[in-house]
Amino acid sequence: MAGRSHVTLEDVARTAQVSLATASRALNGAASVGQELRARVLAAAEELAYAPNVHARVLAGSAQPTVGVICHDVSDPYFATIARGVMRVAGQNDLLVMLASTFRDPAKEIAYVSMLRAQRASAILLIGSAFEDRAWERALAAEIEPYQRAGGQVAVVSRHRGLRVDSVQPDNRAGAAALGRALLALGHRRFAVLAGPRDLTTVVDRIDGFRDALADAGVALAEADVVEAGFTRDGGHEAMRELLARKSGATCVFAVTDVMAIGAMTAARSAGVRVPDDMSLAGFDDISVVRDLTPALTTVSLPLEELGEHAMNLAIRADRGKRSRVVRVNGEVVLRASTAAPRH
Amino acid sequence: MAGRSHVTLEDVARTAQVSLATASRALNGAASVGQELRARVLAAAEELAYAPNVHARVLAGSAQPTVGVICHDVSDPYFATIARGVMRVAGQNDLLVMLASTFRDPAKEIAYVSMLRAQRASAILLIGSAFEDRAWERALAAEIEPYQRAGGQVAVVSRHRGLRVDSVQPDNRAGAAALGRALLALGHRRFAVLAGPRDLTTVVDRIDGFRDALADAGVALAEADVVEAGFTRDGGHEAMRELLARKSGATCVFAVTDVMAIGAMTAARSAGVRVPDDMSLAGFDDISVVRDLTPALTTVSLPLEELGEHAMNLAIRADRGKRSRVVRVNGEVVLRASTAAPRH
DNA sequence: CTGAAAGCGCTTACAG
DNA sequence: CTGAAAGCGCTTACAG
Repeated sequence: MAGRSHVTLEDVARTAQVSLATASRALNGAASVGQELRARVLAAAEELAYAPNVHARVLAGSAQPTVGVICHDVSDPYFATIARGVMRVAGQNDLLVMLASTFRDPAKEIAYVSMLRAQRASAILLIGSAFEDRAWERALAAEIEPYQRAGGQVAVVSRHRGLRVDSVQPDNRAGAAALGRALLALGHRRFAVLAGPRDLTTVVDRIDGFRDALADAGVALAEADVVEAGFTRDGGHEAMRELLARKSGATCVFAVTDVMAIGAMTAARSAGVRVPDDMSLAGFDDISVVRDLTPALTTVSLPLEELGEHAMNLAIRADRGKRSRVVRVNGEVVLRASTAAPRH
Repeated sequence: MAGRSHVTLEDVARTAQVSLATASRALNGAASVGQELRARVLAAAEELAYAPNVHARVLAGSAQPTVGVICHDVSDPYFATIARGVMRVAGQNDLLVMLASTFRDPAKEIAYVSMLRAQRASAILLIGSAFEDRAWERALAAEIEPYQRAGGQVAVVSRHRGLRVDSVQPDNRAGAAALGRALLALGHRRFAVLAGPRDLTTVVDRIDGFRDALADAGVALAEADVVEAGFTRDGGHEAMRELLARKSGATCVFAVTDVMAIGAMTAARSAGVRVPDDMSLAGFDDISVVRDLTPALTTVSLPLEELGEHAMNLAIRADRGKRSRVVRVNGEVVLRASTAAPRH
């Protein structure tokens, strides 16, 4: 911070007429300081509006009360909700959270980890799907491993191959498969998928789980029925337009995230396609706003805030054991008005 | 951070066979270091996976590259979108953002400012409406003022009375008034307002602006037609249920935020009240998802990301002048399908 | 261009 | 219970 000087512990000590050591102890609540002196120190600190310098504190050996959280985009409801869970637990433990958005730039993710290492953050949380890219994985590991070696805690939400870290893993495959079975049970036989980029593990897992469930029922999902677009609301909108242009004949569409499904639903409406009358639509995640859509969205419900809480708890309750811990979280299919039996 | 020791500059210097000073200069890109030595230092740092200790750096006089952002709740789309703007500008300037959620606890807001002071954050951004509470205002000022005196930058989004800080001010009053006029022009004469807690300045300003516009047209807004509830989606839901139970006779409802309007719309639907056929509904903010509602929501559009960008820019481009700067941002009424002329 | 040394603001053995 | 002093890991005048 540029600018004029701060009030220091020395100022407080001088004002209270005690030594630096005593001032430090009084402020940190050491039991060994006498009533009289403690009162003087507290009064002086108050009077001078003293704010201890965390940098000096950490450098002198105190624990650093900050944790870093890296996600793709804070404004995405999926991340925002997970972040909410993270911050609640952090707040309960008097931890300050540094939140970074990578905007899906792999290089930025690495740069942030590096900055958090430099900060000596006590823990780093990586929220969101990894990139399927060997070089990137190695570069990330090159930051993470020295950090862990120096005692840093790392936890991730969603899979991160090639990293020995504690993780919270939503079972994307099983959730998507369960959704597939539920949609089959409704009577659908012609499906399409609106997907995000295939270099995200989450995308791949959800497509695979869905495809497998269909295959088990003897229903094929052709490559032509998978439309790839951005992992955003606008991506979903675009993908749905593309799908409709292809005249795929699908009676039921699975968007791999709710956020994409929201865009898809609006695109369908704009094109005069009624959901679910003309076409059923389902998403994944159960972000809170999907209850308020018309029709309300069928989806696979993930306990998003809990995901964040679990991750933060893994990081806080460090386990010095050898193996990395995994918290598996299951999704639950929630059928709402956006899906119905196909018309004949 | 607990645990084993970190690689330090001294390790790098020893490995590169240079002095501490030279290692430091080489790593910080000082032009004065010779090619040969610079290369050795860089190689050593790379080999040892050296991450400089920010705390030591800041203590020794470097600028601290972190800014603190305090908002009510990251998972609220209004804040999340503003935060997105903040983080974009921060990212462009190689600043790390520490984001805190107060969950609307005034005491927590003060505690966070205090922690950010201790961190020597180069700037603090306060996003969101202030609390109308004298004691709280004083306590906040008691943290903010010493921070500024020591050179810290502060910027706020939305009004913060009693603080001499740079600010970005959405014109809530004028926006609500413009909305009121637009709804009057549609032919409505009986209005109701779904409001958040009155101790938030944003709530008061929006109600007042709306009420004034109606008054100018000779239309009264009775206190009984203002329903107060939580400043959330569920608050909006509850407020609408309450309003319908009161059988107010309003043909048009203004929810003071889009988030509340979303809950209100679902409540109306559940009660069999059709929007806009039976009742028009409007919000405020223009968070992105309101385009995807059915019907799409009429609202006052605020350039949310820009709000965040402006705030961050104010904080970065410090102006050592006497007066605090104000960036005023106007809202624009956007009429969508959720409002229509009243039926007779 | 390079290095030895002081200093940033704390905490914490070590004495007393 | 209290204090003098070392040390945390850097940066930056100050010499050379």
